[in-house]
Amino acid sequence: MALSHAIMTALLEENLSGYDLAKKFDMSLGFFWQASHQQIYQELKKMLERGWLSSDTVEQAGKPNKILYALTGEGKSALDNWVVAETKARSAKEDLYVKLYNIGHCDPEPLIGEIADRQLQCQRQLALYLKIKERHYAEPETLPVNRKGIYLALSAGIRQQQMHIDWCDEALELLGAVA
Amino acid sequence: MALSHAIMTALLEENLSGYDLAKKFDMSLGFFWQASHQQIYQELKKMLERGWLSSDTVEQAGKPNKILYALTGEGKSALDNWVVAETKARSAKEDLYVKLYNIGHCDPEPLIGEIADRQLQCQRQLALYLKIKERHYAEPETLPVNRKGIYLALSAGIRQQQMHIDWCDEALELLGAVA
DNA sequence: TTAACTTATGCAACATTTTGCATATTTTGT
DNA sequence: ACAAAATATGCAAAATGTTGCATAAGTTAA
Repeated sequence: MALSHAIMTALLEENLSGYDLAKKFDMSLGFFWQASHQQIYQELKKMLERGWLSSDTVEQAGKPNKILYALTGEGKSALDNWVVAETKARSAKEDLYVKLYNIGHCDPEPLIGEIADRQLQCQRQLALYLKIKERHYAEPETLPVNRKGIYLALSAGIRQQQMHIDWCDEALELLGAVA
Repeated sequence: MALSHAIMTALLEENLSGYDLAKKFDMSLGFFWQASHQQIYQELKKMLERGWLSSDTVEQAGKPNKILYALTGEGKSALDNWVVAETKARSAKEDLYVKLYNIGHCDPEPLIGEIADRQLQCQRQLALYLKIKERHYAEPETLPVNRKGIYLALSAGIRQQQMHIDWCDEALELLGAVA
């Protein structure tokens, strides 16, 4: 299990529709776990069958109806079990590093370009994270426990981006892209 | 495509059997792309059909026969195309960060324990990487291009581990696991 | 009024990955 | 002589994830 647990985590504090979840997975939670709306709708259906969620169709004025999902007691138990269980560290699966092994065997220019692009993306993402930190998590020690958890995830994101930006610097310099 | 390209990358410098590849994916290349032997054997078969690899059965004294695979011209072209093409950045899919969102809603102790364990694992992995760096990549600027690529992958691994260790420090302190 | 966009849900086909098992030979330790 | 471990390859089923398509209602702006 995996996506199901991320969905239940999102439902801890509020009930959401598939559409809401898809949006949430495009930010915040989605910084660390991406999922398409197709995947989410499919998973929601399975979770209903398993009894982990309950659903409630809500008619909306001025918008199509939506189906709100809520975590059941059974779902909460399954979630707790997962949180407590050991997670085997996932393989990184970073294409870029595998590509680097090829650099003596093909034209290095496109690869250098890709590293430069990647650095820009990271810088943008980092700026976003830093803004969120500044606004909502400026003083982590004073936060309630649940917000501390979210702050730590954010902090990991910040460190991750910063590290990658630094690595790109090293790579571009070593590969001669910087004079 | 993905695993197939990692396999072809491994075959750039030497011909290998499925078993050899499985071992290689447990170290070096496998630091950035993990694959089980089942997956590798299946993929090798597909790649043979596609014409990306050629195979040669080798009888061995004192060991079961093995099938050595070699990259074909067609395979090399496919690999070159992949290296040059843009890779969309993969989602991180880090369970640990998703779990953190749950920390206000369940017993935090097991999670703190998992972070501490993770830190130890990272420290071990870091020590290994540093040893490899010291032995084979002490002076990156003087390396030939293809070794520079491998060095950069290693450097990314080192930075990754170091970053994660630092983050674990922050997390353990904020969650009160350190007095 | 018509096109483009947002909200909202879903199917089907395909690709990828994981898990568990099955087989066989040879080497090494007891 | 026997058990365990390493070498070597593979199938089948299930879980997961991606891609492309389909549908529908309501909103906004030219």
